[in-house]
Amino acid sequence: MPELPEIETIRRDLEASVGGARIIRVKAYDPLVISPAAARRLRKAAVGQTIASLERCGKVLIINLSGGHSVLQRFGMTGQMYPLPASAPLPPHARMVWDLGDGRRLVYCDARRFGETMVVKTVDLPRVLCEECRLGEDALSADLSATEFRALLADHRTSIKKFLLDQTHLAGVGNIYASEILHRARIHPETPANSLSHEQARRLLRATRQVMREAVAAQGTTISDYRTGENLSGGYQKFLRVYGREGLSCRRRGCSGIVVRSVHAGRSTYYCPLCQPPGG
DNA sequence: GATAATGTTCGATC
DNA sequence: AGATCGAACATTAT
Repeated sequence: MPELPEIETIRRDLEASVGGARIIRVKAYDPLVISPAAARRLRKAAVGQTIASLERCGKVLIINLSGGHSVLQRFGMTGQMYPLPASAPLPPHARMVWDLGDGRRLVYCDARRFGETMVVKTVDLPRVLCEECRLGEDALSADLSATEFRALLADHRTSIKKFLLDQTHLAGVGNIYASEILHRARIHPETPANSLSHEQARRLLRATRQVMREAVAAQGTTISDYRTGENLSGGYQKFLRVYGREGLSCRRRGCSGIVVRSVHAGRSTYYCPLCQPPGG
């Protein structure tokens, strides 16, 4: 569920709510999400320390602890993370709980368990993100010119939709926003990445930044599972132009197209055949 | 019961 | 050798 705007929303919420809090106990309930070895390392690294700062790279949340370690949290499809009063019952699918020193606890919930918790030394972060997580530049903060972006595209003959989903090129775009970005840029999802013109690359880069920024401002998209760091629904689902809108009319002003859904690599893609003609 | 779901990885195949 | 594709992972909701 969570893509860059969702993780950024969680990051901001948690920074405000649990930034500076002390961790007094760590419980790990699921070896799929956090391996026994990682759980041991987490206890050693976290208990007695405080939450010093929160960062994000692509869809990975980075929790920096006092004492020199960082926790990397991937959210998979159904991950959620938010604080609760220690007196509240644990929500369903709680996979990890950090008891804080102030009568609250930070919980990570994940129904499908595609998420993963990793613990690394903070000094190793750049290497881990680049080499182990294989993340490209962050889609929101990447300092990238249209020319540089086109050079990136030129190396790949795969479709532009799959290129956008590949986190090694640009990190943070997932299946919802890939459709939204391509619609905004008026590019057909099957267009080979290396066939995009300079003008198309410019529109695509611009659309990527615009959609990421607007979705963060709306606190992400809640279709089913995603919750903010305050356990609330996001708001961007109200502004989606194509995703989930098969058979409905295109939301571009003056366009009379009907949104189409197609499936590639097992993922749904939504687009408007009028605004996004093949080869267009 | 069948299908699809916001993600990543791994093996097979080009 | 490197790129690319589809299946698999686990669970819930429609």
